[in-house]
Amino acid sequence: MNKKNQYNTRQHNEVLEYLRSVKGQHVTAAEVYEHLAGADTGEDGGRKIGQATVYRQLERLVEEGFVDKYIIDQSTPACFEYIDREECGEGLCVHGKCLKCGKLFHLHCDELVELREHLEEHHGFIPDFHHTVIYGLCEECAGSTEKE
Amino acid sequence: MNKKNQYNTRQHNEVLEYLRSVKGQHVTAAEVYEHLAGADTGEDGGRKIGQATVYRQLERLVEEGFVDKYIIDQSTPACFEYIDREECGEGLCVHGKCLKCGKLFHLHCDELVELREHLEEHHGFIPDFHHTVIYGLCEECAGSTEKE
DNA sequence: TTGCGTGCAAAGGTTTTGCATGGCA
DNA sequence: TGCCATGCAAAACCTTTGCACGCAA
Repeated sequence: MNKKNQYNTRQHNEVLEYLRSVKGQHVTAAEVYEHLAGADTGEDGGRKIGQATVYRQLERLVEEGFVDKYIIDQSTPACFEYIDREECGEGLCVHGKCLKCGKLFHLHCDELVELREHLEEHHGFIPDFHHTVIYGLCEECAGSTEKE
Repeated sequence: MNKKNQYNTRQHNEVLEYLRSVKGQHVTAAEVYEHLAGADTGEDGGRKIGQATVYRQLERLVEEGFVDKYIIDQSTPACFEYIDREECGEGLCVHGKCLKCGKLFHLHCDELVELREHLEEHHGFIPDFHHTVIYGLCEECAGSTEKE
């Protein structure tokens, strides 16, 4: 039915490989583009990639479930991250974003399982923590009371 | 120290009043602008407001804590909503966003208090649910297994 | 050979910024 | 009167789209 995403192209693999190589980090489309368009991968000899292709491949990888996309702020580019299925179990991993210093990090938390079950049973809502960013204050910023 | 936001201007009040009048709804900056720039408030006789002022006032209201801002998707305008402190207690209210139908709604949930305490004690992270959007599937969309 | 994927460039839409003027205190 | 807020327009920004060509199957 869907005729998209049937071809296994060099660009597709390169984007996925790059995201996999920086597993655990959040990268923007621009960073992927800069890295791949200017990189000498040795084997490929620094062949390039188009900016639009980066966006299209990122969207494809999200659809295929290899990559997660995070919207942090609409005046900030979206973040992408390879999904490590071994490290992050079923919904145990969320992203936390500090409202003060802007840091983005992982929260591995078993309590989320309970919250998910509660939301499903009592609110009829099935949360998808892979796509969720919880905002708040990180440890360092919570310590200092003064605003910058 | 901060010399901004000291004046009580007509535009400031109008933006706040409009958001208050649509309490519980999520409106975009464009909607605020369209409403206020074209509206006849009777008393004010349909005076206008600039687009940039809408953005500046919304930012100010967020800083002052009257309004929350929600980033849903970066190809979609940001949503603003008046904070009803009486209705939403201390962190008991989050926003849920359906990944399928796109609906945005409130989740009043006492379990969040436990999650917040857990995150604070065990992860050193103080969540701010006013700024958080939990993604997932709403009741209706969870029922149908087919993807659109 | 078929038709999807790519690349370039331009468009699209939201938000931000510069600067002169207006209005609050 | 001093200084912040406003308004207009243009800029800035990320992302998407159109179209011809290349390449996977």
